[in-house]
This record gives sequence, structure tokens and C-alpha cells, in this order.
Amino acid sequence: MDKIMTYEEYLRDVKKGIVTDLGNCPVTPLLLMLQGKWKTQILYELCIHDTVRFSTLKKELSGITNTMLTNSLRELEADGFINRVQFNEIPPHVEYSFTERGRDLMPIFYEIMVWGFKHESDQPKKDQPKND
Amino acid sequence: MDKIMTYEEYLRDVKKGIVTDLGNCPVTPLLLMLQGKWKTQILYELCIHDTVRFSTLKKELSGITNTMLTNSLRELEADGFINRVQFNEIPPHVEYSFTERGRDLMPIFYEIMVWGFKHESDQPKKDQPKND
DNA sequence: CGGAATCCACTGTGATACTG
DNA sequence: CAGTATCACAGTGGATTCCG
Repeated sequence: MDKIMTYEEYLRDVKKGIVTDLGNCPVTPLLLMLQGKWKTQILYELCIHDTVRFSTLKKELSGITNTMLTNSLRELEADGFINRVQFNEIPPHVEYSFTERGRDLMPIFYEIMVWGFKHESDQPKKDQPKND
Repeated sequence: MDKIMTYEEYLRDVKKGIVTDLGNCPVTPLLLMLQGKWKTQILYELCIHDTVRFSTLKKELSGITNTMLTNSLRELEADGFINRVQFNEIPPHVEYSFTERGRDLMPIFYEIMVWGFKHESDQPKKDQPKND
């Protein structure tokens, strides 16, 4: 694909059979990378803090364990979203920051935020709260 | 929030303490709703087919089981993304389609697609394939 | 300080068989 | 046709302890 089209243009081409070698949802791969309970929250902290340390994340994401924080950070790093810089001073510390690939998620997050504000009131009740 | 700002404007306000009542990532809630292996693929089929039947989904999403398809559809319906219309003819069938809430995901998917095309080549290898 | 290692509970996913 | 019911399994999430 040479030029960026809209999603609906893209889908129209898919329907017409012009795009056949994909065969699958172009949205899925990224969203699979962002799955898990903590990934997006870590990225959010990265947005706020520019660079952030392990201990800061641990403090901000209340409830997260060392294990999960480590795993999530490792996966985000492996997927190329964040950088990990280790400072071997005393006391040692580590700083995490966005890669360009990660920072380019911003427009997506912006659209999600817009969607969220538009639809925050129409969230259907998946289970009615019982009035006790 | 009265007017839509950019995500970075929003984050700047968060940093300044103007937005304090949120306290959490505005991106996370939606992405949690879209988690799972099949959700986005189902939505993708909905994009292509406008309305789509259970059996069509079953055929297109090769590998999905009745259980997972049913569960995913139920959750997408509960989250307000899709409509379910049942036709009690002979033979009976069911048609799924987007709600407005679901269709409004399009701009998000578009941004994800743009991101995907920009970064499709810089995907780092998370594990080197061993040449056996 | 920033993890790693281990163990464990839970739940997401899947295969199979059956039903209105 | 469009599911439901059950069971099995694997991966995720979590608590605790220990290490460089």
C-alpha cells in the first residue's frame, strides 16, 4: 500500500478484493501487543513522566507486583515501545522512556480519548447494580 | 471537560494537576473491553460485512470455537458495540451489526492502521528464530 | 534499587458433544 | 442455525522470597 487511505476506504478495498494478501484485521496485531492488565497504564505513566523509574511505576500503579511490572516492561521493551536505560551508580536505578514507535501511539490514544468522552455516558449496564 | 483537546494537551493538564479526578489512564477502559483473541477480528468482519451471521463469522474466523464466538459476541453486545437481531424463521438465523458506539471505533482503528503501516518494518524481533 | 525465581489461583481459550 | 454444557489445558496475574 503506497498511500494512507481512510479505514473505510481500506475496508472498501478489502470488500472489493483489492486487498487480499492481508486476510486479517489490521487492528488486531497492535491490540494484541497491548493486552494485559497493566500495559496501557504503564504507557500512560510514561506519557506523564517522560522518563520514569521502576520504583515510581511501582508506586503509581498501585496493586502491581514486581513480577507483573517486570514482565510488562520487558514485553513493552521487546515490542519496541519503550527504552530501558540502566544507571549503575550507587544507588543504581533504571529509567524507562518512549521510543519513537511508542510515542507514535499518541494519535491512537487521542482517538480513544475522544471516543471515551463521547461515549462515557452511554456505557450500557452489563449487570444491573442491585439496590440493597 | 468541555472541549476536545489533543492527547498531549490533556496530558499536560494532567501534569499541571488540572485534571485530577481521573487518576487513571483514559485509554485503558476501552482496550480492556477489546481484549481477548477474537474481539477485534469480529469487529473487523462487521466492518466488511455490515451485518453478519453467526455461521459466517464461524467460517471467516477460522479456528474459533462456538464457545469463544458466543462469548465474544455476548461481551461485545454487553459492552454496547454490536446489535444482535434474531430471526425466528425457518431456518432461524441471527444477524449482528454495529451500534453507533461500535461504529465510532472507526477513527481509532484508522489511527491504528496508520500506525501499523508506518511501523510495520520496524517490528523488533522478540526472539530470534533458530535455524534448525 | 530493580529485579529474578518460585509457587499458586484464576480465567481465558479450546475440544467435544448435545439442544431448541 | 445458533447456540449451550462440560471438561481440559495453558497462560496470565499475584504473593512471597531471595539476589547482584
